[in-house]
This record gives sequence, C-alpha cells and structure tokens, in this order.
Amino acid sequence: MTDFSEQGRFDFGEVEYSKATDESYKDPENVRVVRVLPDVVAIDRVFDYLVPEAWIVDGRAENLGIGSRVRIPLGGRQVGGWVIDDYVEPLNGVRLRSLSKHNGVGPSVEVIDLARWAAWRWVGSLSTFLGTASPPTIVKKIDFPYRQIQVETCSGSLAGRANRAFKSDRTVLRIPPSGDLTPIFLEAARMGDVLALVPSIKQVKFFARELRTRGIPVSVMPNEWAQAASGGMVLGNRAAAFAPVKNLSAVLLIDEHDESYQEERSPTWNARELVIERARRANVPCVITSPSPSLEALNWGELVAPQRSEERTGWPVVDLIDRCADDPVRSGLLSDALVPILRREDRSPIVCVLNRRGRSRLLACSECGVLARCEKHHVPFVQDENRMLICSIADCRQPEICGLCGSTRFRNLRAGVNRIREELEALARRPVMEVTASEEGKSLPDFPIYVGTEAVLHRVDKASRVIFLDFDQELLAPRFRAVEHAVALLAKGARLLGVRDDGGRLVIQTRQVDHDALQAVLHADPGRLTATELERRRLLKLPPYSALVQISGKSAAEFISRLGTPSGIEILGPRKDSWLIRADSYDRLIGVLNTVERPSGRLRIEVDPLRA
DNA sequence: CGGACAAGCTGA
DNA sequence: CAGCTTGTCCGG
Repeated sequence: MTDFSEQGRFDFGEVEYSKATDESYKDPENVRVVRVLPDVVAIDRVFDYLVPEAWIVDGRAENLGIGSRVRIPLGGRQVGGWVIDDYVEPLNGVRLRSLSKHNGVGPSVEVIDLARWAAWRWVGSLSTFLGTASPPTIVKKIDFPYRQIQVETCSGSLAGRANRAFKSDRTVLRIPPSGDLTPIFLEAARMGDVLALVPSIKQVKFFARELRTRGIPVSVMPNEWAQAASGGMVLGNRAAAFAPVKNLSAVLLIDEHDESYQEERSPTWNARELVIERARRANVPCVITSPSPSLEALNWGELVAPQRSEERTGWPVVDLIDRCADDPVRSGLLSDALVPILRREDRSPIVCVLNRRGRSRLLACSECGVLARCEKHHVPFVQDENRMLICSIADCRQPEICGLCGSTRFRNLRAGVNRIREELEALARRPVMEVTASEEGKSLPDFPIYVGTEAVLHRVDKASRVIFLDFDQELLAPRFRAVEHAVALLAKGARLLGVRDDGGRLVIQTRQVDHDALQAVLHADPGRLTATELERRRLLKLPPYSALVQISGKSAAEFISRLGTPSGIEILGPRKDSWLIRADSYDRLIGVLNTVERPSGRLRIEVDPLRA
C-alpha cells in the first residue's frame, strides 16, 4: 500500500507535468494514444502515450504512425522510441503522458514485424533490431521520385542461370571464386526493387559503382536510407537486411557462407536466415550465392551448380605441400618446397596467410624447458610483436623472463605472423611486409611478399601466389563449422588469384592432403565435401541435424534453473560457466527459450554459436 | 538504461 | 544516525 507522503509526491509530479505540456485531457473526444517501444535495450516493454493535441490537424497528426521515431518522457528523462501501435485503447487508471517530439520516419510495418520475428528467433530485444532497421540520421519524409530502370540484357550461361533462379522461390547459386557476379546483380535489378547483400563494405562500394555505371539506381545502406525507401536497388552488408525497400520484389545474398553475416554480439542474428524469412513473408524470390554453399543453404534451397568446366575455370590451380614426411619439431613452419615459390619473380605479389597473431602462441624456456605461462590464470603466455608475454585471460603481462629459472631465452614453439615474417624474409631473400587488420582501408606499400592473418586477404587485391602456411590449424579449429570455414578461406584466397588461366596458384601446407576439403578445392568441386560433412554433422548431432544455443554470463545459472528440463531439450554443461542447449529444431528450442522469464543481470543467449 | 528508494555497512 | 554503497524496482 502506498502511504500518504508517497501519494502526495506522486500527485505533485503529475500536476506539475500537466501544467507544463499536457492539455489533451480536456477533450476526451480528441484523444489519440500510440504504443511506444523505448529505444533502451534493457527496457523490452511498451508504453502508451498521448499524441499532443497541437500535432493533430484535421483529426490526424501529419506523418505520425507505426514506425515513427519519437521522443518520450520515461522515468524522469527523455528517451527515443518507436511507435509500434496506433489508435490504441487509452488505459484506465494510468495518467498518460504525451509524446514530446516526432523525430521522423522509421521502419515500415513489415520491417517491424520482421524485427519482431528476429527478436523471437534470436531471443533478443525488439529495440536492438528496430535500431538496425532505423535511419542513421533523422529522415523527415520519404519522397518517391520516378525512377526509370532500364537493365541491359546479359548473355552467358551464368546470366541464364541467374535469370532462371529469380523465377523460383529459393535458389542456391554455386559460383566459383572468380566468377563474375555482376550479371547476377543485373538479373536481380530486372525484377524491380531488390534487396542485395554482400559481406563487406569493400564489396558494397565495388558493386555500387559497377551497377551505377550501368544506370541502375542503387541506394547504399545505411547512409542512403531515405533514398532506399523511395525505390530502386538497395545494397549493403549485414545490417542492410533490415533496410527499407519500396516494393520488395526479390532478394539477392552474395557469399551466403560468409561469417560476417552473423552478428557477433548478442543477439547473434544471421542476415542469411533473416533475408530468407523476409523474402518468404513478402512472397518474392530469394537467391543466395556461394563458391561453396553451406549445409544450411543446401538444406533450404535448390542448388544450381555451374558446368564442370566453368567451375574449374573459376578456381585456381592448387599446390598441396604434404608435410607428413617433415620432422614436426625440427622443420618449422616453412617447408623446403616453399623456397622456389618464395623466390619466384612476378608482377603480382605473394600473399602468405597464418592465422596466429603476434610473435608466438607458445614458448618454452631454453634453459629449463618449462612452458611460459601465466601463474595467476594457468594459461600459456602468448608473445606480442614487442616480445612481451601476455596472458590470454586478463591483462597480465611481463617481459621475457622465465618464472622458474630467470632465464631470458625462450624457444618459439608456435610461431606467429610477426616471427614468421622474419623467417620468410630470410628464406625469400626479399622484403616481406606484415599486414595487420588494424589499418584496414589504408592502401598498402608495394612489397613482393605480404604475410598476415586472414585479414591480409582483405587488404591485398591481386596476387600470383596465395600460401596457407598452416592449413591444418583451420581444418582442426575448435569451431562447429571449421571445415566449411576452411574452404571459405581458400575461396577468399582464390579471389586474389583470378581465373585459372591467369596462372596464379593456391599453395597449401598440410599434413592432411587427402582431406575432403582440400580435395574439393583441388578438383574445383565443392560438392565433394557435402556428403561427408553432412555425415559428420549427423554423427556429432550438430546443425542442421540439431539446433544449438549457448547460454553464458553471470545470470546463466539462474536462467538454466528457470528453464528446468522441458522434453526434447538437452542441456549440456556447465563448461567454463556456460551451458549448451540442444534440440532437434530451432522452432522447438527457441519456442522454449522465449517462455523463460529472463533473470536480471548479465546474460548472453547465443543462438547457433560458432564454437562452444 | 538511469533515477528513486530501501536496506546494509561504516565511522565518529 | 548521517553518509555512503549496493541492490532492486520500475518507467505510460
């Protein structure tokens, strides 16, 4: 029960507020109430507000409606929000406050519904999705200029396949790494207002230019939000999955396998899954492409593969360097077979890939042989480019001194890119540049050889050789889709080499030359991988044979206890304070997760985690 | 999220 | 018990 003093305080606040801004109580006939979702991630609840009388002209407020961005008073402060329902029944007993500002247009009714679905599918808050669906700056109104689209007709077998693809609902187009994607965009543009997604900003820029020179009206997301809403093709990366499209008539998603389509932060939504749902709701064709389609894609749509000869042309020649015969300890990372390759002169550079940052991932003392490790967290130290020893758990760092014997000499048991650069330089007798992800976007100085983590593949455009120094690390990586990811990496490398006739070669050092992933790429036939990978996933009960969700964070234990043990749901863990939940299908699993009342505190629900 | 308020802790 | 921290609740 509220005591008197509290009641008094409450009344005072209301009275004062009413005096200041709110006059609409006087005329109950003219009351319009909207339902608003605050733009505050932690508040996943709606609140009702009055539309100020002053906004209402001829019985309606200009441009205000579902999707509108507004500002609202909430808990003593002003926050942003979205109108997500209009003309709602005014609540009895609650004194409604008024909207304080109209901040222009936001997502359409269809996109809000899509965001609702996403919030369900990835067990996240609606406001995060409405955030990505909203314009980055205030858009007062959308005009609809007349846009004439004249798309040249394309010839060639790829254009033909693309043309047929857009006549059916769900198609997976397999296109080799150096396949020309422009004809597919052109075929898409012929459909009308199309949503087209590519994985990276670089590709967004490239295709925007490519299509504009061919007279196709393209809006690039997120900056051209308002223009996107007014018609034409809408192009962007992951976040553009929620872009406004005037009359959505088809969806095109390039390189559907790419991991950048998955948001790393929670909610870990996936743009492929999202646009598939968007196309299904709009009942329009959805075409997704990949050099090596994911099992999820193959499970979803009809595969259309190129002619054998055409696919072969689109992949480079592959040289497998079998390292089985080399002494694993003494030979190091660089095999003898690399020497002639590294010393080869060519107009295009050589690119070496090693997914190990820093100088070393594992060190042992040269004197006493003990592993260098953080005594506090019991993990091996890694060494950065400044030779500092760094703990992977926390910020612990120390100089190169053995904790046991005080020696300052260490053996580098797993060399990182920084150290390998020096070794490559010695072996090649030419300058080698280490490329890092940090200066992404900057142009590179000319070097005959570059080395880096896979980020180097984004920074170099053309190469004569792409060398994967330790490919077993990729094939054996502790992630659920390690093998698919490894093939994707090869495809990325292949793009720098161009078509087979350009003479570029993909060089791969491995102890698993017979691995299906390598054989698939060697024969330019990604289909070879599908059957074995499917079988492996079936045996391990991994997607697409199951649905996985990882629960972590401080409140994870509480969440798991609230979840209980519903039938058809398997709870694995805890392992390192996180749980893995498995079910036969996402519908079942997500349905259950959404019924659990979320405990307060930090909680990360990762639907379809990349690793456990 | 951020303000309001209650409960818990501490020091003079 | 004031003054401060910590936790919980709630917003129209």
